Amino acid sequence: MSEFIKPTEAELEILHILWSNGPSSVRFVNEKLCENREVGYTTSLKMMQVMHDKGLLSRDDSSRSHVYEAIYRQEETQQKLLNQFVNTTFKGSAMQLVMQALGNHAASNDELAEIKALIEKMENK
Amino acid sequence: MSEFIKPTEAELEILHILWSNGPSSVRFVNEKLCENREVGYTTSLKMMQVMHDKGLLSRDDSSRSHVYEAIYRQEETQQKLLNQFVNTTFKGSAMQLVMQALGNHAASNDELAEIKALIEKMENK
DNA sequence: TTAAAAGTACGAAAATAATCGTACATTAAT
DNA sequence: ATTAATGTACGATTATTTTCGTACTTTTAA
Repeated sequence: MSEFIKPTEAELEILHILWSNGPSSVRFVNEKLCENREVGYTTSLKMMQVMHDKGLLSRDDSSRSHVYEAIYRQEETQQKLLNQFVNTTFKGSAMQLVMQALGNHAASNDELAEIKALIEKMENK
Repeated sequence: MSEFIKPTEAELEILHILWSNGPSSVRFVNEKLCENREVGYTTSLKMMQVMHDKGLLSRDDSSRSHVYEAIYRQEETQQKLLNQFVNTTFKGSAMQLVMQALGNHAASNDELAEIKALIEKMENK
């Protein structure tokens, strides 16, 4: 039973950068982070070192500038965070969450059709 | 612009108890918490005092045993937490969240029908 | 009427998360 | 060859969250 290591909010920001851009150096990640807010270089470095220790990132240190990569896929991580969120905030009622999410975010007809298709598929099994 | 005070996970547990049971004493909340895990009485007390300071709970201290109550309604709080969660974990894509939530939690036909009804209503406007 | 029980107040410790400074090593440019 | 630039390592600090001990007060029951 491999234990799910819940990334913190700051760690999640780094994961998003790695998921979008693939394996990256600390320098690159730090620059991306700085597009939103001031982050010291060594802060990003330490952060990623901690994430490596936690088993969230793998590291290629064959060249001087180490290259980090997310170990777990985006969908997998989001799924687990979603489960936790449903449990803590919605007491396990995923349907309640879906209704609220649907009701409060504008959706295009295409998107709605997509959801309807998914529902049909679920009904037929 | 009233600022949203994000309750922590432990605070959320207390909020759920107050939402379900209405205004309650520290003793009552502590006993509910202890149904899941060991929590010292003064821990619950301090927690609720902090939440009162933060503006999450109101307090009636007219009798010796103070009675606390959630200031914000459950739906309102869940909505705001959901928005934050969508932004941090799903980069703002509520549809992606809905699809994942639907795809990974079993739903009864009644529930699916309910969602379909909501979608129809959204399409017609 | 006094001792136990039940309550609040509040400082502080423990745990976790986030930030950064400083030391030191390697590479690149002058 | 020196110096500036760029990199890692890592201890320490700050902030936040969670937990609890101790002091003190009020109520209740023996």
